[in-house]
Amino acid sequence: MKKDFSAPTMKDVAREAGVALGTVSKVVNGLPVGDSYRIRVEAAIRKLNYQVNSYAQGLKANRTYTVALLIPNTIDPFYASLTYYINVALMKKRYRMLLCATDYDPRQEQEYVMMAQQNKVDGIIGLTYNPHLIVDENTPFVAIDRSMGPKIPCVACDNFAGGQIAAEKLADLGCKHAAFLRSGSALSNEPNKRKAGFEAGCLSRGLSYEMKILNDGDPIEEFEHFISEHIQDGKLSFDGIFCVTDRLAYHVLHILHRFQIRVPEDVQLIGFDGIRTFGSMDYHCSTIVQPVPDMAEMCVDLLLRENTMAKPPLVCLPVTYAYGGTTLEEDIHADR
Amino acid sequence: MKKDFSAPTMKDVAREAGVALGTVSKVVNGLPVGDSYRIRVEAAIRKLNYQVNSYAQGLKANRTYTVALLIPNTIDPFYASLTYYINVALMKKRYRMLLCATDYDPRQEQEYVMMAQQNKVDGIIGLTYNPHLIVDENTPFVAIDRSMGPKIPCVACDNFAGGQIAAEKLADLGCKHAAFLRSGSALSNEPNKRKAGFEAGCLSRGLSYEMKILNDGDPIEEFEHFISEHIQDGKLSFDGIFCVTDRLAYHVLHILHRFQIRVPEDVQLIGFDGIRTFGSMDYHCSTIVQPVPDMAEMCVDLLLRENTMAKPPLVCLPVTYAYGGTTLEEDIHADR
DNA sequence: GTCAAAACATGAAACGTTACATGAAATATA
DNA sequence: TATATTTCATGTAACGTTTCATGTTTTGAC
Repeated sequence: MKKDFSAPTMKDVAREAGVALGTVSKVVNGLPVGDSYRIRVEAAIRKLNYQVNSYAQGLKANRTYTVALLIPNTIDPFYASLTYYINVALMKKRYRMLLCATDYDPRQEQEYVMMAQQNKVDGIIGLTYNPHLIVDENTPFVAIDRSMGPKIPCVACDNFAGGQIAAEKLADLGCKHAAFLRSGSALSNEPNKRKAGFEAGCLSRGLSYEMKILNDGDPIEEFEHFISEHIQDGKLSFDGIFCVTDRLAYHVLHILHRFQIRVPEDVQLIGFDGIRTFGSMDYHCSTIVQPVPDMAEMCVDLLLRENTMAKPPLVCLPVTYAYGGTTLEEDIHADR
Repeated sequence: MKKDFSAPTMKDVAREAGVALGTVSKVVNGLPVGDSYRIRVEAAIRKLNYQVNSYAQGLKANRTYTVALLIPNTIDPFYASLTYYINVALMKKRYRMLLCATDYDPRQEQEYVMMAQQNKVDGIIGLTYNPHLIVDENTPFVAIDRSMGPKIPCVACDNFAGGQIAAEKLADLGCKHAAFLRSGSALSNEPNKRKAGFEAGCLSRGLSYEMKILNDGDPIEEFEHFISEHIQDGKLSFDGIFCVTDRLAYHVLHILHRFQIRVPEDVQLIGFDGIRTFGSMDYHCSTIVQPVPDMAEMCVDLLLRENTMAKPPLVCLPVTYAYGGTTLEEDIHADR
């Protein structure tokens, strides 16, 4: 894949149109130029099929109009959705997006940050898991779901409120004793607030609960064990579950089915994130929905904001509860 | 987001080290330089925290080591997976990836191709839907799932074989009369081969079938209508379904449940793509699995291949059948 | 008809790199 | 020791833009 042909340059256009280099530059950039000149230059551009060379532009302007997105992968539906909406938000502002799938690898994360400093991108939006990530002072950076110090703005949903809403919802729907399930690998600190919120919600509604950490290695086995510990005569000792992610809820739901435990009749389940696998479809489970499009928009806004002083350290966006079939509720979707 | 500080340049390094500009360049690029010089230059680089400016490099070399991926979005799991694996394959070759979500918009698709010609990328990998897409002769392009003429290589899975396998599987599992469901918006031509393969498979196994096109606007309603037309005394007139995508199968499965039709007892269902929503989980349905990692690798290989002559017009990669609970089969997953 | 002022095209310099021709120093040959 | 040869740092010329000081032309005023 070698580019051995040489594209026409401004010089070629200038020669073709019989004008000076600077005049062509002005026409290309929409600056005022005499009409007779403009017409000739435009004709020459069309004739030669001229396109500006953006390296040269970048070299002069020290700007690429390119932003890097650091994200573990695009397969997880939550990351996939974020990626898409950030891409759209950047396009709207005429920025390009470099996708950097880090695979949760701190080494790769750091490598991409270095890349940004090599002027390959103007800024970075990052959902990273490297607690020691070093970000240069003059490289604009916006973090998602993870505070990285006072200098770096962080965009997150209101994780605390989400947990609280989940607890209150479960209580309001008749639950007496709930289980809070989370996975072990919560390296990011923001989602821990979900737990705090859930606890606060339980407290305010008088809902008792217990917490269980499911190891990422084999959450299935761990959850099976958890169930067998809490089952007696075919009845579970808890009647509500809050899973810290929809992903986990998805696992849990399968296992509950395997145990012939009915959802939501025997136990109600609420997840977190608001994943809908095939676009406009229903939610996998009742869930706390993160406002992904808003978060994306906010990340881009903050990153491109010129005034460094106007960058708040943490932007918290509101979450909503959505019914997804795993809670008792007026089944508003069934009659569609 | 302005970059107002000025990073150190090779000139600065040269001055600091007391050597010539060219010497610094050589050190940076790992070319042979006398040891005493190398040491001094390396020290200066560290001291000034020098990073090469890649615009300048790009301007000289006319290469960005960046590839654009044109894809409708990253939310659809199939696209999401393709995006991820292409990203990984490009990284392995030390290329960067510009993500361009086109939203099925031919105008945007064309715009991105233009961008590539502006030297912003070295080549394009595209899963596009614009039948009139104009691609410049000297812009390397690899198409996915869509033949775009003899000059442009296309990477696809063996759609024909996939359809055939699906038909044969249904027949082998006892189906007598099948339904072939596809969505209306199959603008790409490659997936049409799935139908041809299915027909061939039906023929060879003596399986009768009928075809139904479900409009993308409201596939649910259309399928409901289809079912009511084919149901008598609570019994369907067909006992096997082949859906042209897992996405469609996902819809269909929900509707079948709503109609209280048991899967796979009453009707068996096979999809296409091999989607697994949460990473390593089970398939949504029994399905024909596209070898996405291989396809990604192949796209990158073809794109970066220097020898234009060695680019075949169509690379067809093998598919496999995977059990996903919607067909009658030794239930190998249940005892896990 | 002359002069001042405004309007606007011009072309050189600079951005940071790489490549190449140059020349100086070190080594080998006679 | 003098010359031929190699080695290798040097510095300049591109790469294709943008910007800005310069110079030319046109317009308007007296």
